[in-house]
Amino acid sequence: MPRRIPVSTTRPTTLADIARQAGVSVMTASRAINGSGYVSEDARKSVMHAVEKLNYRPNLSARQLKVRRLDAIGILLPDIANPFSSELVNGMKRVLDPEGYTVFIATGNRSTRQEDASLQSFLDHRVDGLIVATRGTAMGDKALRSVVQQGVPLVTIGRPIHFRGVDSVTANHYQGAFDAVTHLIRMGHKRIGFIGIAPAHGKQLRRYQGYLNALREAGIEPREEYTVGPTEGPAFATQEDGYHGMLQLAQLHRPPTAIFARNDFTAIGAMHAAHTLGLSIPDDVAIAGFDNIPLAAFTMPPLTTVEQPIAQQGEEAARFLLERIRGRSQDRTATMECRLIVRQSTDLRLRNSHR
Amino acid sequence: MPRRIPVSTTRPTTLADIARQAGVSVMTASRAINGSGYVSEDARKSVMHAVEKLNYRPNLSARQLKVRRLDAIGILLPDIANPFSSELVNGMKRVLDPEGYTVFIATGNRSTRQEDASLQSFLDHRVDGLIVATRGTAMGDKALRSVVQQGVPLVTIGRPIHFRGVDSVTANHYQGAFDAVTHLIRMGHKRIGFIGIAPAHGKQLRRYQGYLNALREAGIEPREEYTVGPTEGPAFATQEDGYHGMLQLAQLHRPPTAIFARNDFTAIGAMHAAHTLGLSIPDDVAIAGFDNIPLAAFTMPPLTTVEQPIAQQGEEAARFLLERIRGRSQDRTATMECRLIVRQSTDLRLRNSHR
DNA sequence: CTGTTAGCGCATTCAG
DNA sequence: CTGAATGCGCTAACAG
Repeated sequence: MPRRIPVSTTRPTTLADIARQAGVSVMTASRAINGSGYVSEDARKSVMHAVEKLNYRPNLSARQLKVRRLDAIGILLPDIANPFSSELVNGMKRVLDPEGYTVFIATGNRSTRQEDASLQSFLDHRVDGLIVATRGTAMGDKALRSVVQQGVPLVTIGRPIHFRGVDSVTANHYQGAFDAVTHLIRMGHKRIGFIGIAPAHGKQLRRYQGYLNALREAGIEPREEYTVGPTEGPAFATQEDGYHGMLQLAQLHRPPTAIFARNDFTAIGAMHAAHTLGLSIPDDVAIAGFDNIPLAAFTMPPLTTVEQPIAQQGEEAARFLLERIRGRSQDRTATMECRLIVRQSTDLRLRNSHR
Repeated sequence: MPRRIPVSTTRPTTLADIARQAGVSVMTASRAINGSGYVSEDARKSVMHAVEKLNYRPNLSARQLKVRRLDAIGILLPDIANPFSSELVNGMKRVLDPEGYTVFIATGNRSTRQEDASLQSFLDHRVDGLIVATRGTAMGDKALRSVVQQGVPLVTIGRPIHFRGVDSVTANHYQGAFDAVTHLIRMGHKRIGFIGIAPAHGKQLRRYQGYLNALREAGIEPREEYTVGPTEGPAFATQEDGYHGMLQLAQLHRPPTAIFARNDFTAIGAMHAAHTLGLSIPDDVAIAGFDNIPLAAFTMPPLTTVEQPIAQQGEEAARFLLERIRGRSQDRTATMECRLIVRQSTDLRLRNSHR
């Protein structure tokens, strides 16, 4: 770690400054400011006046050293480029803010190394609790286990956890995918492709399992050549993946008549490829996505997709975390249901709709 | 602020624990761990061993109390739902990480109140510096001014600043918009609409000024009815705004033959409306956006747009901040050039391209 | 109601 | 090379 130079020459005002200015003891000033213990109206007033005048703000590091509480929660996100992260944070803040907790966000940028670094940083700052929404990896799990062992309250989102001491909330991705694919089958499709992951890596992907089982329950045996996608780890699938996946599937002898894409970005890439190939949607190929990103209602045609209750997951995770912080020790898990939203990319009969 | 209950029962290991375990004084342990001062190889080894064994991590709050430095930077973002925020953070981390700084992110959620709260929280935690990328508002400016007065190094991004003591970096939105509209004019358009802001609120919007001046320089007098958009403050314009804006413009007696949208989301909404109205793009109406979000290359047809160097802005801001932290006191400003990317939404002759 | 004492965990003195 | 004393800013605990 490189050398550093002192930050600032002007020291912020301290409680002692306030006490001096207000003509009371440091302790009285503290009490007045925190509203703890009894303080005479006179003393309170002059303290508050000094606070205003000197623009005083408590040094939270000092306070934390004493009370062993930072009143801050760390949130570890896979990245911040998508509406998912945003909604999640909104949900959390909705319950954390009123309780006086500050929320700090860090991202792992889909790199395990960065993820660990961010996590460690939160721990070093002694946050009061952690909400982790990054995708599961072996290395990540090890780090999380150590978090729990250190007694730091932890809640995960959208990530199956294999040890105790953790709460977790997730959406039922399996069911959502199952519903979407069942919808495609009901629309008459029998050859249904999946874009978003290489077949060999699909074991862990619940969306993919939902796809497979929907087919099987309908008596359709999944065909391996109908599954295309990135091979490198369980990464996020992008528009590019969708685009190239669609091109690849279209080259098959008997190409799929419907596509279930791992997420909306992938679906949009696939739609684009379909247009490029002169295929009309949904007549030549129906396409469904997952996540219901805001843009999904604005593609041409509007995209059938699965909506997961994102903000609610954030809220529930935050509630779980608060309970943990307050002493609950049993593990809790919440699974939220997803909702299929049918639009014209799979069903032409529908009216043009943005909902 | 509500009552809280102690966070954890198991105290993290402290330097004293390490010293005891290693059989040295606290000071020697500190020196060994921080690599400061002379420590015998023996002592160093046994300290390091104790660190491993007890899983020691320095308490940063305690350290910060002493050295008055947190080695952390606060980043205030308007929201985290878009690729812009993400790239910005990537750029910053690229320069801040190697210097040993941790980056914490907070969002204002496009609400001045939340923005102030997040800012205050960073200050209360005594971060070493602040990068603010939220949109400018009067109230926000007041808060920032006070930040500067407190001697906290501050850099803003994409936000004109009207007082001294601050560095700022921004893209040349004016020029980018000017180029885009000039391109539309060169493509033969004379009736060009702007979607994304109400005319009365456009004074502060450089993208809008670029639009106006490009028209004027080409000898085209801007027509007020060709500008449509949200009236409530200088908010972010969405797909919905684009959709409704396009519908509105299409109802005019002589509707525009080309649209310059405030950003890509707005442009995509406008494209959707055009499709709905049975207008073909770019034959009936050409559409250009701004930002070059990843999806812009995947719309139908691919969207002409303006790219701003986002990561570079993040990097430059971080560099400025480091210099400030290290003592530079002159103000610096950087303006980055934007780049027009012409795709089929304005020029059919182009090949289908994702670049 | 108010002040004094003590100590949170660490690093900067200053003596060995 | 090492250690003891000191204090960063704040608050819990105990006297007044």
